[in-house]
Amino acid sequence: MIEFKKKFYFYPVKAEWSYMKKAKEPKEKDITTEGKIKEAARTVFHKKGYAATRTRDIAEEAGINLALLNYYFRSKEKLFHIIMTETLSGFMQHMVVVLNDEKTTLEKKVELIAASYIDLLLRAPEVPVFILSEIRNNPAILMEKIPVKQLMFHSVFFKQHQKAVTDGRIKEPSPLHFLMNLIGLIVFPFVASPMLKKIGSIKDKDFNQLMQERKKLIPVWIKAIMKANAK
Amino acid sequence: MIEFKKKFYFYPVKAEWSYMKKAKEPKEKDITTEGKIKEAARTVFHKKGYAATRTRDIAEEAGINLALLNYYFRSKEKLFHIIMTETLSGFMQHMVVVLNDEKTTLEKKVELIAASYIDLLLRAPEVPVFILSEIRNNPAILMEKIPVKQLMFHSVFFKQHQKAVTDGRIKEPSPLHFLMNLIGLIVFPFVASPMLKKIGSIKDKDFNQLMQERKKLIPVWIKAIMKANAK
DNA sequence: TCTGAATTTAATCATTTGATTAAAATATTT
DNA sequence: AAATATTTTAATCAAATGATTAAATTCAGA
Repeated sequence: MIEFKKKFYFYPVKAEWSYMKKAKEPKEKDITTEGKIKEAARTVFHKKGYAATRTRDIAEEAGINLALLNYYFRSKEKLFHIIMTETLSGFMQHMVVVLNDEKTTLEKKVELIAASYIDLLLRAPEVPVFILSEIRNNPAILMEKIPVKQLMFHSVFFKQHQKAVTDGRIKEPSPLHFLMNLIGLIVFPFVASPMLKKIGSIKDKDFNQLMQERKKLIPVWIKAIMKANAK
Repeated sequence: MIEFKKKFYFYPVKAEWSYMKKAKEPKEKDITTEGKIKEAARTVFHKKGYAATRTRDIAEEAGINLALLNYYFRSKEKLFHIIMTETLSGFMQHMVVVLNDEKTTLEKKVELIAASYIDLLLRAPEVPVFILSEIRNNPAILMEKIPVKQLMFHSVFFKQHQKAVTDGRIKEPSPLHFLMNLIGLIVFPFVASPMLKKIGSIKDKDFNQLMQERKKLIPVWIKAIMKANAK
């Protein structure tokens, strides 16, 4: 902390530094320099990942001088941390809200999650690979920020699932299989889309069409899976 | 090409340079220096990806001098290319063979693929994220090496799927949905495993257990999906 | 064992890259 | 308008990193 002061005493004092700020919602059409840098960082980090990203890439994408990036965000790492936190929480938020809704049934939750996530992913298709590959390099990122564990096991979803199992409406008792299947069916096409587009020679428009179909199909498939009996 | 000669005229002439060699199967317990470097490169690249990997990391992992790496493989990029090619073809091979078997039914193919891929992934769980994140940075890698497209659309699997659709045994006509579902159900838990292990506080042993269960469950679920009707 | 080829090493280079500095330009306040 | 604070720039630094060189060592065959 002393080092902090020593290192930056020559900088002007500002009420609220970017790297101290709480993450805030990105959709404010921020045209301040700081906002431009953050948007550029989001774009480049999401596309290339932390290690392959050069701070110069971000500066160029933002149309600013490289020094400005360090002026506003102190370091590549701090800037990345902000982007990662926002990306992760943005991605989890939907899920957690839906999973904890008291009013909706399990079946309805599946419909809501499928539709809202597919829409979300169509807008930001690079996000899943970004998250998964960055977590590989630093699994601690997760723990650090999000208390997903209790949100999951104390969720309304979890209780509804247990109930459905005891009622016999779901044959496979593990909620983890259920979640893996649901999220997998939703997310996997997006992480595999570069392969799909090559292998299946799918154009972007066709891919979108397929994903639109899956909004309806996944809930149907999940219901079929629920009833399926392995024995 | 002239530059090539000029740059390396001082190197001893060798019959077959590593970077010229065809990819060969990795399981030969290669204890030559060249083999050690390749094994180390595979380990480090798979774990950290191209951009985050330092050639010094590979050298250290292999227990050799950094210069040796360049002596045997010319450059980081060439070494990476070898690893990527081997990894990709190793990953596709299983699939292509099974999909083109004349003797097995569609249902049997699903069982075979689920079981063999889950076993494969339990041995090399980092491979899917490695492939997917590297393809993101360079989608051309795929095209370059593997003629998957025709292998897919002229496969026995593809014809069997079409037949099953016209026979009414499969409700959703798109073979792409079928493949996305199958591969997604198999692969997704592995790419998401760091999250699962945090969120679900799953130990490695529990994860293995879950994956063993999925060998049996996925074929059952896929059959249920086949019968499920959206209308 | 001798000789040339193959392998390995230590030292070093050149470039890239994240970060910093000090000064210039711009905006804000008095 | 003058003074002060904030933002932006160009120049530069230091460390990291991929690559190269030349010399030393080991190995294979005559």
